[in-house]
Amino acid sequence: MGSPTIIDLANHLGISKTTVADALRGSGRVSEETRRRVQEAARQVGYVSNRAARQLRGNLTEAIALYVPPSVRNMSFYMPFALGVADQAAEYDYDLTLIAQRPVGGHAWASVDGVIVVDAVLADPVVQSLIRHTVPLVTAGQMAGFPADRLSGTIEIDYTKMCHSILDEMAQRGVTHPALISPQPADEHSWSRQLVDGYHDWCSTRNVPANAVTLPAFPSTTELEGALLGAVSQSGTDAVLFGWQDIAIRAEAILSRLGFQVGKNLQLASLVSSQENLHDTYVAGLDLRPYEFGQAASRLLRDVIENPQAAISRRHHDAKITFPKTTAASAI
Amino acid sequence: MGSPTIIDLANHLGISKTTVADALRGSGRVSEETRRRVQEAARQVGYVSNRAARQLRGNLTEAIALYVPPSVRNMSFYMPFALGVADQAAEYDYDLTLIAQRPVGGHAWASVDGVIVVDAVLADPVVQSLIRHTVPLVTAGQMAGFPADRLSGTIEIDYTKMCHSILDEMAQRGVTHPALISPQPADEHSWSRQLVDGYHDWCSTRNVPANAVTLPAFPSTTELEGALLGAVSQSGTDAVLFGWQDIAIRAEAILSRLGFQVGKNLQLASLVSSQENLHDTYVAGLDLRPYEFGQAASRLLRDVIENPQAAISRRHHDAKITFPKTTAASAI
DNA sequence: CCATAGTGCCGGAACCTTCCGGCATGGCCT
DNA sequence: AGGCCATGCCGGAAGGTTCCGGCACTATGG
Repeated sequence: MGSPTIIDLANHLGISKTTVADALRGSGRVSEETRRRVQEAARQVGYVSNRAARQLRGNLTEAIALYVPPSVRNMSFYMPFALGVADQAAEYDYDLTLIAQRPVGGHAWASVDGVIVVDAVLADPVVQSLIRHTVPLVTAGQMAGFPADRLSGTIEIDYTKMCHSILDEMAQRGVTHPALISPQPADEHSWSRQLVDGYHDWCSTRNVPANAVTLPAFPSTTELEGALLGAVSQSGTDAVLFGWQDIAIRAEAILSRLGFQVGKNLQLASLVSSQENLHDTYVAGLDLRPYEFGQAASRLLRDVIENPQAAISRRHHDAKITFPKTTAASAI
Repeated sequence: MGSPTIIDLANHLGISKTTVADALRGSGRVSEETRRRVQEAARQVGYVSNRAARQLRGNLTEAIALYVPPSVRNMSFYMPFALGVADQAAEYDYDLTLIAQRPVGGHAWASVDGVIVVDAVLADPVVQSLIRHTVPLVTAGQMAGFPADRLSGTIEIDYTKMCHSILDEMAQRGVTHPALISPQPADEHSWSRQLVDGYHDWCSTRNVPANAVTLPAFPSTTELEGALLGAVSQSGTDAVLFGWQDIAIRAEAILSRLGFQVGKNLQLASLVSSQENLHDTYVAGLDLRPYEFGQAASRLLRDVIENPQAAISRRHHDAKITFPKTTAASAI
């Protein structure tokens, strides 16, 4: 027996199933009176329209999928991103399914209305397999070499702009010679490279000597210390911008061990996946707002699904700058 | 005209849809010869069985859902956990859908075969709403006060055992007086409390004075420094165990600033969501293996779905201990 | 008073799969 | 030869929804 159907409702009210359906979804011609009665009855018995039947009939799935590549698995950025996607999708009555490494039932992603791929590389077999399908596909974060005819939209963070914003902001606070410490770019899509470009760009417009160092993504404390010493040894260096949040926090401790007064004679700033992760340190944050990023990606995909034949749509997501111990904060 | 159906296949082969269906899913009676022909043809045209139709007919959804409460959003633990769930679910041909804060279509989670709730508290409105539904429900991580009749299974990390294991291991390496620094337990399910219990338990069996400090989850550097000084000031303290990974890494730097030789006269260890996150520090890790945890939770739910009337099943997930700079590592 | 349009409601088909019962055919046993 | 079973295949119904076309009835305009 299971949950009540539209037919149960119709029998109960002594009207036809068509009328019930029309009343509930606002289609067809139904008198206001009948509509009210039907809606009331539906609420009473807790009627919920059978999803599978709707899908079967309508030939759509009311679901989107998200692919997070395994390589970025344990970065804290992606969970809030995913939840942002899910929450926004729910707003549109879409479910979010997480794409696994191996296809479900031999061919999982045939059964969604669209796919979001975040920070993946083209070589990823899952990405390859997604490309071969025909559902609308949106990437979050840059993905070099993506075949244009299979891409429906992109949303990314404008690292150049972001870099300029935070460095300008720091300059206004007295910084003259910021250094950059960033992770070695692992693959072709890497934001790390864009960050470095943005930094050099800023340095040249400001006519300041560039001082950029790269490090392995997971440096030992000795390595980190070495890089820090290298960066601050350059004459005049009065600030360091970091590419990852956890490194920045470690650096704060190391630098104060080395005698620097972080926040006073040395300013620190870092990309962060959430302001909270900076704890209560003296590090300025460039909050990437992953949750909102996810929401925006979800909106983009939705727009693409609604309007499939439109041109590829490119959007940007804005980070948010926060300085510690002051109320100064501005969105770029 | 979308993708080919079983009927297209039947027409094409000049046989009945029933035979095609039987051939593909191994039911009914079909000659080996026919089965081969059908399978070959299916592969040729890229036939994929319509999910909605299967669901409608079979009254099941082939999907499970995961709820990650927003409060833990930006801990790096949960993404690998979720991916573990998804990958394992895929193994069983289940999709994983991420539960949003707000119900999809007014009543999302009616359309899954089971739900995993991870580290949530009973008071969470989404949890409340999930409880009201009748799908099998499994919790990962302890959830106090959960109505037993609505719970189908639990999998959690045995913090007491884990605590003993790592402390024993450290003791074998010469540690005699370990201190504990853990986050203030935020809610009733908190692993943090279990960790403290495990620690005290170990201390009393070993007859060692307990030396446990709690800190806010996101302490400032000053707070952290204060706590560290407090902990190591106790006479004989030669090791510190931490409840969160990022704190441990910060602490390493702070402690060496304070003149301690981490890894030599002071040992550090920490719970981590992944070994990788410890970078290459001198901190020993208690890797919670979130990906494998997710897989195990997925397996548990699957077992529960297959066997609904069984008694509540309780399982444990094992962490893995790793010491830096040595090859010594053992699973507990 | 007839033609026309509008309103409120309804039956039936379609979406694609699974599954139950049934129908030939052919072989075996007695 | 007659009964029985196994084999290979098939038709039809069901599952819950949406949507097209249609029917009866009322109101309006000429």
